[in-house]
Amino acid sequence: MAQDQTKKEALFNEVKGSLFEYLVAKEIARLGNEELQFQQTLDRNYLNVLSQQDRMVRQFYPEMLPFLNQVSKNTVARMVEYLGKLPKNPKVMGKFSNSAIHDEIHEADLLVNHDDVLLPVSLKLNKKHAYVNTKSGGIKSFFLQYFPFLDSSIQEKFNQLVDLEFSRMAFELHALHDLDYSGNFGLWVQKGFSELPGELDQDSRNILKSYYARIAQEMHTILSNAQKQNPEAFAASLAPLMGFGKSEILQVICFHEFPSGESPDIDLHTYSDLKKYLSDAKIGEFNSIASVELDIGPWSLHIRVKPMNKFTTTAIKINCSIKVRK
DNA sequence: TAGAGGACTAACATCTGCGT
DNA sequence: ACGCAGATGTTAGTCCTCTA
Repeated sequence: MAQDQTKKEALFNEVKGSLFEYLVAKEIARLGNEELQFQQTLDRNYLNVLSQQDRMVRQFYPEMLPFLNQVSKNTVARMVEYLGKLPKNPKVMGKFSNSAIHDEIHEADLLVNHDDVLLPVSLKLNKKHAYVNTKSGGIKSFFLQYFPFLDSSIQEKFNQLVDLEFSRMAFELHALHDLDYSGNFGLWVQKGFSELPGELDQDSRNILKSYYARIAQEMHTILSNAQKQNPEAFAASLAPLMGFGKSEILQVICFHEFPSGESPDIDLHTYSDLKKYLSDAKIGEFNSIASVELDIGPWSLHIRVKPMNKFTTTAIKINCSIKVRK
């Protein structure tokens, strides 16, 4: 029973975002009497994926469909209210859509015509009260990618630290369980220990967490120095971390409470809402956890060190998520 | 095919306001 | 004052995709 629920949730997570995007686009088209054109913009492969997802949901989680339909309608209504009129010619930017446009506006899920200009829309369907995930980048290229004004040696040294701390963590874990550390987790796995962070015993977990924290600490130092040395460039670098890789993006977040019947809260943000706060972003004090928090006006940005999945490789990522205080 | 990168959110702790 | 429930905040998790 409990397992059943877990599976359902996994399914929910997997398909809801994708179906949501499609349904929002379709609703815009429907209201504008351009459903036929809309259907023609859809890629064949994309349609296949969609219909598979749709079938899966109907079979295993039928109560999800009315929910998705409802929040899609709510979201479109809110967008129309915000924009002052119905946007035209919606296009979903699913994985299989036209890649030429795709490159230009990779962050957007939806492209619409508004006042005769193309408006990229980033759509999120998010649980109420939860942080909104914006970016999730690999640790070995994080500074290069998002803080390009920094010297590349900063990334290099950081990567060395990551590798070093990984070895230390691995060594400590093996020592704790009286295992010889041969340089990899082969023996660990052989002895039946888990490679998933969530399945570790308390002591092992603490070793793992302090490893993340040590990396987060270095990240904190790098970010603080970056802000001190080049405040303007630092401020400019924050926007992409918060989902505004392009300034034209309209960010639409639908906060839901599924499966409770509560109506969703829909937030809309633009780069210009954010811009005025960027220059006085405050980096929170390091707290010996795996994340660093930044206050940017009413926004809170969490930059967090986390494993990809298994912790037994050096593959770590940096996850960014935001929340707006109201 | 393994590792690097990416997109999602849940679970638990801690506060807070209310009825007694 | 006190204990509870719901709200809010903090920390932690999984699965997917692309590519060398």
